[in-house]
Amino acid sequence: MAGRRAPAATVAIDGNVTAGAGKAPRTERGRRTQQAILDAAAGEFGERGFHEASISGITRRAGVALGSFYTYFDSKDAVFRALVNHLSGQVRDHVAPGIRAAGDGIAAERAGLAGFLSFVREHKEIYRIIDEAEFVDPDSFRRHYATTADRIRARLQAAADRGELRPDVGEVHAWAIMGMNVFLGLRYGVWDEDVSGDDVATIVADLLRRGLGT
Amino acid sequence: MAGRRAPAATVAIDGNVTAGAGKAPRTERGRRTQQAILDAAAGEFGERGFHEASISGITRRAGVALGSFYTYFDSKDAVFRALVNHLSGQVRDHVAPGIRAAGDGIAAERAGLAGFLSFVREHKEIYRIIDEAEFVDPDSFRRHYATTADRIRARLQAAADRGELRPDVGEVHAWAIMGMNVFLGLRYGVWDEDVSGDDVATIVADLLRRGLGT
Amino acid sequence: MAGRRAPAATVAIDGNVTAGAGKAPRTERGRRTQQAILDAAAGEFGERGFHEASISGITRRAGVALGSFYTYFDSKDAVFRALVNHLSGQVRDHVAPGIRAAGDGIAAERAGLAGFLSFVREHKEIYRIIDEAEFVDPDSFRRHYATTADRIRARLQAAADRGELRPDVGEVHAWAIMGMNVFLGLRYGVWDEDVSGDDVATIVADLLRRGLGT
Amino acid sequence: MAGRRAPAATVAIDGNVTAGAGKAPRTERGRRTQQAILDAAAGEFGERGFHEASISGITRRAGVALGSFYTYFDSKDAVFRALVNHLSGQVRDHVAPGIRAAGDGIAAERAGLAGFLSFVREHKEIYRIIDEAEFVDPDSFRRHYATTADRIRARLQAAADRGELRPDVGEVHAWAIMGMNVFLGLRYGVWDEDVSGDDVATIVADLLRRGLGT
DNA sequence: AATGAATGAGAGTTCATTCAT
DNA sequence: TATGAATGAACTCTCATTCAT
Repeated sequence: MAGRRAPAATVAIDGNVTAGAGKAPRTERGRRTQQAILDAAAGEFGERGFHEASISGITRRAGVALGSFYTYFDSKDAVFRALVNHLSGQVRDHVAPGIRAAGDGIAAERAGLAGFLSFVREHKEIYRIIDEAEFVDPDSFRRHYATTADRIRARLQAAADRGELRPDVGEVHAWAIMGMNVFLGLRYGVWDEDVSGDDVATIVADLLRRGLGT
Repeated sequence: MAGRRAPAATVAIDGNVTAGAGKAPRTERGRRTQQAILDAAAGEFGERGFHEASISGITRRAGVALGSFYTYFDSKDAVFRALVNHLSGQVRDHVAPGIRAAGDGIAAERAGLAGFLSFVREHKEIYRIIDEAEFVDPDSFRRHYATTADRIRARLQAAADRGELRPDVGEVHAWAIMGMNVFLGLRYGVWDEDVSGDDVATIVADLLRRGLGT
Repeated sequence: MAGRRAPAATVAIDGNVTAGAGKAPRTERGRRTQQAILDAAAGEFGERGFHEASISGITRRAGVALGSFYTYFDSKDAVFRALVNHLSGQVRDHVAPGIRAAGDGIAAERAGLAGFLSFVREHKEIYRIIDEAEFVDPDSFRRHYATTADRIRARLQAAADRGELRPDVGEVHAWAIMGMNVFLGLRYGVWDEDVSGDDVATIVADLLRRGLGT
Repeated sequence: MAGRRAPAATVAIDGNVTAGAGKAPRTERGRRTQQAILDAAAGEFGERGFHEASISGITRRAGVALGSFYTYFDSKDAVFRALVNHLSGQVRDHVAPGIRAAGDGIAAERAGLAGFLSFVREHKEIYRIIDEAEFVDPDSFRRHYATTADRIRARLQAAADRGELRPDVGEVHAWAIMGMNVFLGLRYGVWDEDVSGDDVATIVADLLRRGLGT
């Protein structure tokens, strides 16, 4: 994790990323080109937004010819979709370890928010891309948040089962927590960093402990 | 639910709406035309999104000629901006009475959420328009949420001063509450109505009362 | 003629001006409105050029409503034509007295150039309007220069008949002289005034006296 | 006269033409397309004038798709500018050899006018294009005539130094000669050919020899 | 006569996508 | 696989002109 500072997310070359969206390259050289395009797309979409972004902008950043784009992706929408799906997983991957390491149910949510804030601060573009998916690729957008909410719900449930939280925790609580996180990420991660992520997380954890604790 | 079904938001004919955004019509007939265009724009943007929307689509809906659009608005961006600013106020106007009528601090937030949910269910297009402003007119978007958060913060503060809430309530709490509301609005207002707005509000109010009460 | 300083030419209300081009007003009030529009058109065309100029720009300058334009002129081309024809006469009117007062044939041409230069310096817009007629209203343009050349030719002829000039002066000489005048007007009248009109006229008169004298 | 009749000027394929104005093509095929567009533009502008000309008219003439225009030029203004600058040089290139081959100072000016007249008769469109630049691209227009005048002035100067002309020849004479040439070109080149170019040149050379000779 | 709203044809320009090399 | 030229639908915006009041 040291040395982090990629101007845009580096999208790992794993089967998941482009599965169903990108066209599978057949050679090693092809894999590198596809990767370059994907990275360039993350930068372009993050900086300019979906509609301002252009395929030629992407290929220029990637250092490949315009036509090469269509060797690896079917359309502008397709790269965007591939990107959103991957970044969506990336956010979770970044946040998961902290959550797992946490002590109890509230500590887990605290870690989740703290991890999210730190991630957002590092990758403001990613935040924007996922948000814009609401208008470009609503399915991915919905899936991303539905999945995230469900994970939260499952954690709350488990904590309740362990007796750490009130037994009536449910889906509404999960969406409420996710909404809090997202807007706090926007306010204290993307827009301004005038309050430390830790302080924000502490305040919220306190609210949740009283509100949901047994 | 009965009898409701306005295809698009009706944008009130008050001086504030287009002040600074549209070009002031000089006759009564002009005012009606401008109004028709504004209403049509709300429908078009709401259904198709900013980029899919077209000026010709707007004027077709409004039943006026293409050129008439430019008699009253400078550009596609300009109508959108005018719309966002107005709708932003409209949301608040819809929600305010319930909040004012509420008993204590928590009851006010409960009313806020309940009002927001009912508004969102009636005007799904408006929700989408304001959200898309993040990408089309970031200033309006930011202003909308900053203003909303600040109102919540002020209410919490006042309630704390009255001894109804813990004295340390602040901006972070306000953004957290707003985020909850927005995502609950998306999940239980726009996407699905499988839980009643009242039930959602009750659950959240309970969380807040324990979490922030004295 | 005293108090000259109109930002644009004042187009006199005489029958000639709008004959065939403008619609005859029936009332005194109408005549004033038509006049205002004509003056405004001179300013607008002079400053912005025919294609950049707009009817609404003209009526705005004239302080009348857009529709009123068509009460007095049939089209954008029509005002332009009316203007060119009038200005064309105006140039000649300005220059004629000096020419008449001159002693011999060369002196007359000297006076013609000097008068033209002083007129051009006062009315740079007019120069531009007449020039642009080449592309907007070629007939007027051609007629203007054909008429001007013919007057020069007639004067040269008369001077030759009086024995002041070589007997073979003709149309080619007339066009040559007119071309000199026009370009000297552009260079030393419109673009720059680094040489006095009198000096320019002296140099040219000297050239002509040697070149065409007996 | 035999075999001539190019419908539009052929704009030579040299690096200078589009340098700085058009976008450099990267392949041979691209170069041919750009050339076709440039030639077509000369025809379209020449026949219809800048404002009546349309990009689609240009691409139709060139036999390429509308979008291809923008592969090689940034805008309608940009082609026009490229064209004017090139044609400006072309006029000079056409006239220069005759001037160089001439005997003395007057003979050079005679050759200049004769060459100009023959050029104008062959390329009436070019004449119009350069003239219209006064309103579309004033800088190029001014540069064209300033350069031309300065060349004349330099030639006069040199001839005076050689003792062929009066020692006081200068800039005013140069502009006068250029103006004569331009208007004689218009009258006896573009509009009518009722007097041979040679006769016109002879008359003018005679005028100049007497007027400026020692 | 005067006003200003309404009209709509038409233009320039963009850019995702296809295709020939 | 890579290249970049070619395509053309689609869109926003302008403005001369007409029309209702």
